[in-house]
Amino acid sequence: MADVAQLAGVSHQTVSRVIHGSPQVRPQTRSRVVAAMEQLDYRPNPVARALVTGRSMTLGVVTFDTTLYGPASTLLGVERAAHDAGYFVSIVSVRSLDRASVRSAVERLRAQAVDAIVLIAPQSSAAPAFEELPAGLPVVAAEAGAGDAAPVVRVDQVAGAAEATRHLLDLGHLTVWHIAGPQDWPEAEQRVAGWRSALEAAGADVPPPLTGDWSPASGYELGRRLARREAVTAVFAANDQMALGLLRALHESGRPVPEAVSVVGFDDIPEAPYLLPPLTTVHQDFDAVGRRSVELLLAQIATGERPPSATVDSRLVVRSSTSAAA
Amino acid sequence: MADVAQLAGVSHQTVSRVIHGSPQVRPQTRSRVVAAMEQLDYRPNPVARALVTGRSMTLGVVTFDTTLYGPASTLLGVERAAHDAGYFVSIVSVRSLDRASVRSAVERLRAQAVDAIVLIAPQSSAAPAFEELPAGLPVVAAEAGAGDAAPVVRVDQVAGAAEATRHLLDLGHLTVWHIAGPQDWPEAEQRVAGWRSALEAAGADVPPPLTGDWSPASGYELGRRLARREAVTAVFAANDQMALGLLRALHESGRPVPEAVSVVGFDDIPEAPYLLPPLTTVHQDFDAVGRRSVELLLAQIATGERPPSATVDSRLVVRSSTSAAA
DNA sequence: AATCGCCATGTGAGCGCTAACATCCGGTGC
DNA sequence: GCACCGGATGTTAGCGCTCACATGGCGATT
Repeated sequence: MADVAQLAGVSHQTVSRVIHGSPQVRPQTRSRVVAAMEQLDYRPNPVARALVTGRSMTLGVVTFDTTLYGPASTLLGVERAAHDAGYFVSIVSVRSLDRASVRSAVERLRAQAVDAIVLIAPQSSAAPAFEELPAGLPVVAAEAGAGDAAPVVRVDQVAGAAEATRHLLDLGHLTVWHIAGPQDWPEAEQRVAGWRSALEAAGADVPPPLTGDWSPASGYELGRRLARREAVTAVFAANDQMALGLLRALHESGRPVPEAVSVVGFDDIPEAPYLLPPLTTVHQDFDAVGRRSVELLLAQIATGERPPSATVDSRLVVRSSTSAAA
Repeated sequence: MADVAQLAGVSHQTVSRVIHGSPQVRPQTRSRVVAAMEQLDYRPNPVARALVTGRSMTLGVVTFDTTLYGPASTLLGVERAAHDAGYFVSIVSVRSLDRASVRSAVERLRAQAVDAIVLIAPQSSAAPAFEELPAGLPVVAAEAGAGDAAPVVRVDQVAGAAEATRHLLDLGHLTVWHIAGPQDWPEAEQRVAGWRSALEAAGADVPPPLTGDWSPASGYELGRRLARREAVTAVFAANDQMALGLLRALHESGRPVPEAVSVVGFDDIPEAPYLLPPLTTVHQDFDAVGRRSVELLLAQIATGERPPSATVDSRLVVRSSTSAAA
């Protein structure tokens, strides 16, 4: 920077002003400085800047398993939004969402002097960690059931599940069975709640939900049980992976989908349109969750006030795994 | 730091020595300093350290689409390995792998003062960008066909494809058809090469490969074409997603898998064991690719020498989509 | 013509840390 | 008893930048 200043015949402060686009610089001076910067291939040192400003222009992301479609997409949304806002993104992945892991991940990020943190923590086991977040550091929980400790951005699971259930009811099915996700996942609970409320609103029976673990294997296992019951004509699976296993179980049991049994999933993974049959499912806009999270964080950085939680809409995508009841 | 020094009755330099575990500190002094650090909840400022050392302890990752299983898993592997080595991970995602995008992503990371970069760039269009990487900054290309501009870490696609093809040949199929990935993906080309060499080594006919775009839709499309040909009894799809579409096309065409046609995929996505039928496929250890990439980078940082490229083994996983020829 | 005020620029300090060198101390050798 | 040594500690000088304030020049105001 000193070299640039010298070459342009100005002080280092003027160079700094040019970098920041300050209006207090004569165009002529500015162009001289710009020329000097180019000639020397000068680029400002962000580390030095961060040292003095105390802001690193970096957002931290704590993520669980970036291999899962949801977290991976959310991460991507966060990165894009951060990028557009001129922020860098630093990630720390944790192997499990227990309190200690989340806490140490946050500590790591804090040590790295990030300006704000997005927690992608879709498990209630992470909730205790939210209670002990460092004060003063803006945090948003994405896809999480965070209690009230931090603002949350999430897809409206209840509405999505209710819409899926209503869709099946509208097709003439007397009731809808549910393969739920693990109980320590708020998303799973909210989907159960949406399913139950739609059933109750329609005056339909509420069969006991079966609980899986999100995996195709569990969907398959529970699907075999459901396939044995003749009365089952409509099933709402809490995610597409379990729906995948369910589809297989129904197929093997000689109960064609959608002729004998209608199936709705949740997530709309990229494979969903190509399953056998193409899966009717609830689309979640994870990218929007990521973007929205960043918006909240930037607002908090700007105003210092804790932003309210936000909800992103879900949308039922009807394909071929559902049809009218016999 | 000054506060800690004062509280412990030493100089800031001694505090620094304690932080670095220098042996030049008396145990008694050390414990006094440690106590002071705890009492004040002191944590070193990494930004200040980076400013003076010139090293940020951060690895940059340029990634294409973190939603895809391969890149997402590789990213995870990188993060874990970096974490274990005490490095932070900063990511920049690019919307497309053209030269300009990759270049600007690298610039961004460089501006952020990362110590090294992993490029997850599985497309040949990224290759030109490799030629103009800043000198002196350690770079490793993961899953890439980078020419010779940077060390590459990748799964041995050729061997994997050959193994898949041999598996089908060994089952008695006269030849094996291939649904290839897009031509500008080195991985796709290498899989074609492996498939071709296995066929030639066995003296089998080499049918013209069909080219898809990795998507289930393209696998479905090409699958419908293959289903019409009675002679087709074995197909090797260049990835599991296309295999998924292929499975659907064969099913709809009344050609049962594996009875009429055997299918092998590539990648071993988490859904593979739960497709109908469970998919025989080539497993890629993306996590290992990520870890290996970090190892090479750390070696380069330590020694200053450019490390050699590395290859990670693939492994055929036989499930139920393949069986002996009729 | 003297005063004011504003725009353009410069100066100095310091962010929190590390590297290099300086200093102090008790113990050793002769 | 004195020079000498090496381990433990302190001192000083930046790293590259921004912030707060100081300065100087010139047109507008009276």
